[in-house]
Amino acid sequence: MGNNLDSEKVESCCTRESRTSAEAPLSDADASELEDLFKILANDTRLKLLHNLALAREMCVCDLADSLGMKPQAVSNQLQRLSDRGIVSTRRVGNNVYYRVVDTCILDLLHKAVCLLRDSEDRRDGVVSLASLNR
Amino acid sequence: MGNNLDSEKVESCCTRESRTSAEAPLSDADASELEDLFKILANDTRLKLLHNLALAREMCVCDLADSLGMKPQAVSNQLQRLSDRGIVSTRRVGNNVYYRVVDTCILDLLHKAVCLLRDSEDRRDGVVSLASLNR
DNA sequence: ACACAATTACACGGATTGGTGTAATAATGT
DNA sequence: ACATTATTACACCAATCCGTGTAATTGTGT
Repeated sequence: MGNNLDSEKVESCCTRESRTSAEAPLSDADASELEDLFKILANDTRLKLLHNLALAREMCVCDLADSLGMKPQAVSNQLQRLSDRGIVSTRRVGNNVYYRVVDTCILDLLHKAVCLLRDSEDRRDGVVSLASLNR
Repeated sequence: MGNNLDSEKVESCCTRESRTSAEAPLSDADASELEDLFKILANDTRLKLLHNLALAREMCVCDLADSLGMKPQAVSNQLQRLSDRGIVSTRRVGNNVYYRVVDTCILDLLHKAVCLLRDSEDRRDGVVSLASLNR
């Protein structure tokens, strides 16, 4: 298979979202899947790992551990969970195992979340937004 | 701006995101805040509550509890957590306390997440598993 | 004042989580 | 074969989470 690591296109997610799911029922199954999705992101270690992997293309466990100031076991634990969900994948080079993000849509969601945080920070700081004039 | 029948405008979030945060450092503080954000969404009860509140403008605790098939205490617990984060707000009418979503950006994020789930479902359905060839 | 309904406050118990420490596994070099 | 490094597997423990049950609080009606 063509393994060209040079095509870094991340904008292929939710392109046709439109308004379809605006009134989706959100069944129990969907709610459960959503819960799992958010759960995997609800940990600062995993968030940092994803972020580092998003910037550097590939990183091995020891480098990630060093970058986060954590022990390799702890990092490996979280990487394992990310791997189980299919978010990252591994490639072995000698003693080192290099991880990289394969589900780039996750990064898209993460990016959106960071954006929301900044928005709410702005709101707290008193930045006059258009919405505030609505009342 | 399109056709808004009920003046439901939710698209005021992350409008100017651009590429600024594409290489943001993601400090420990940011990671921690992100973790909290995802944590509040990492629960199916809260997800259902948010979804119901997104569809119906306002709902009281008992109706929400009835809708989810849960006891009012459990629902109230989760509503409280959503309220603490400023995601929902309350309005008292007699004995009833009506909740509604005020942080509509959260709904935006939720919508995005649903979208990603559908994408990955599509991917699973459409791609012949490589692992099956492994034996 | 009293009874009643809706909501909330609070402590409890079972379940999950995440880092740690130890040990096992895999790959390299001598 | 042996030592060394990198990664993983596993049991342990403290912390958190969430629904439950009980009790307290708030508002309504008589």
